[in-house]
Amino acid sequence: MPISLYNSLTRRTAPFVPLDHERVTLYLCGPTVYNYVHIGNARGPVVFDVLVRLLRRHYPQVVYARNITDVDDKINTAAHEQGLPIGAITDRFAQAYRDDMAGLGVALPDIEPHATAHIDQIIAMIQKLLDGGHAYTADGHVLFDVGSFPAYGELSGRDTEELIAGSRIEVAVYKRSPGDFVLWKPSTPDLPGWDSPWGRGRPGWHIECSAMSAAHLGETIDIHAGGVDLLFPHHENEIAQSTCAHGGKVFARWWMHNGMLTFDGRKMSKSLGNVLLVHELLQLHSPEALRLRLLSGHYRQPLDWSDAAIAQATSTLDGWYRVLRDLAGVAIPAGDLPVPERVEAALCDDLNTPLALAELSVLADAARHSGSAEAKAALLGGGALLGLLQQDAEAWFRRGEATVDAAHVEDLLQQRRAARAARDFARADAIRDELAAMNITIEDGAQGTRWSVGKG
RNA sequence: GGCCAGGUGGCAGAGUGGUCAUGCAGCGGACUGCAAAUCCGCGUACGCCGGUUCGAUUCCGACCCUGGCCUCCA
Repeated sequence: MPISLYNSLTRRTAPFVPLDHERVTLYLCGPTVYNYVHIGNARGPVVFDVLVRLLRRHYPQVVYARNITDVDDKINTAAHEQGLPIGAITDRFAQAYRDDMAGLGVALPDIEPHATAHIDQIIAMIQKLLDGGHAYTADGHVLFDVGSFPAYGELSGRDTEELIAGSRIEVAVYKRSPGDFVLWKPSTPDLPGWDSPWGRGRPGWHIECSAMSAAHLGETIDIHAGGVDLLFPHHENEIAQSTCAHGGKVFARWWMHNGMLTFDGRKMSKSLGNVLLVHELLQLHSPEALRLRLLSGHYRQPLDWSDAAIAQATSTLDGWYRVLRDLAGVAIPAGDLPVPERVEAALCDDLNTPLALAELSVLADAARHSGSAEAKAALLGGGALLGLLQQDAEAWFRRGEATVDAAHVEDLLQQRRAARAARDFARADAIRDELAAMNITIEDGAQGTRWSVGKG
């Protein structure tokens, strides 16, 4: 089944064909590690995690890189404010990021390059740009000369003239043109810096991704992904740098951009202050429900975040896990799970995760009705492609059990059983109310009474 | 102001030129001691105004509204 993907560069959806069928390359702009990430920051990693799962089914090797930006002025500020060494800040939040992503079921990328480990490559790339006449030095800085790259603006649909004419950027005096951006900037002794042909300094943000991408994935990569807010100027600048440094070679053949997460109707962003941190949400909600919510809209559309939406995702998972719990005793064939065609077809159509989730509901119905091993395997297989339904069903309903005294629950259930046998329903209902007060939900079924933590 | 997305039933959210999205919630019924779960059934959704068409939510145009980018940002 061919994969079709929307390409931001051409602004249309087209069949995805990698440069090398044996080795598909994908790069996602990762975090700048100076703070915890918010749930909006997690949308791209989750969405492209699904893309990687899909690609791995179609190609023998997928090389997926997601960088860590560990040199940046925001990091310097955070370190200064907290009185900590730079490395303490970056190590701490890089690890927090990995933990957060793991919590959301995001597989580790194949490569997690750190900017500070690629200073040599960055310097070499800047030197190439200088040699090629695409950059210039001014006032201790090295700047990219936007005028030297006629295709500048192609990705974001801006032309250079307009950019300059309508610019609201406060233009540094040393820039030849307002659109020029920093490749290298000088560092004072108190700031992190590396020796370079232009003196001790540090790289600009944009050049890091270009250098790391080339170092690990090659000069031309198949897919470059990120949030749509990075489209300009970050990705535009990456194209300019990489293309000019590599003799005009195409940098990324496909550009994919996820839409923004909104909260209270506005983009969730640190600068607006309306953020919900992933590591806090993971404490409050089922991680899987958070992931489901992030996948419940098409990745290119905006997605609104709310407690109601999380509750809805949780209810949906309750229903699916209920089916799996009822089929706990049904053994499925060993080996790889089958991937239902309709789920895969939805994802192959520009990663239509909402449609794939609708198919999952159909599969859940089918499994509930047939109770067959095949139907159960299909539900699990479809879930696996989306990174869902991979935990034990009983565990889903007993999540948070650590806060519950299971023995006490069983004891109460035993008492209720006796009361019901004696047709003392008032007593039985009183026990049920008592359990409900403990956040325990019970269900009387053919095979006895089940209990769950929460609303399950 | 420029560029780019989008406005679908109570909510979430796909999709399509002409009988179905799907889920969550709700309502009615069955079942159950009662619940829950499950099963059956229900709600005449496509921003507004024109146009094209036998027929438009779907195509075209205008308009209104919302969001994103243009500055750090996933």
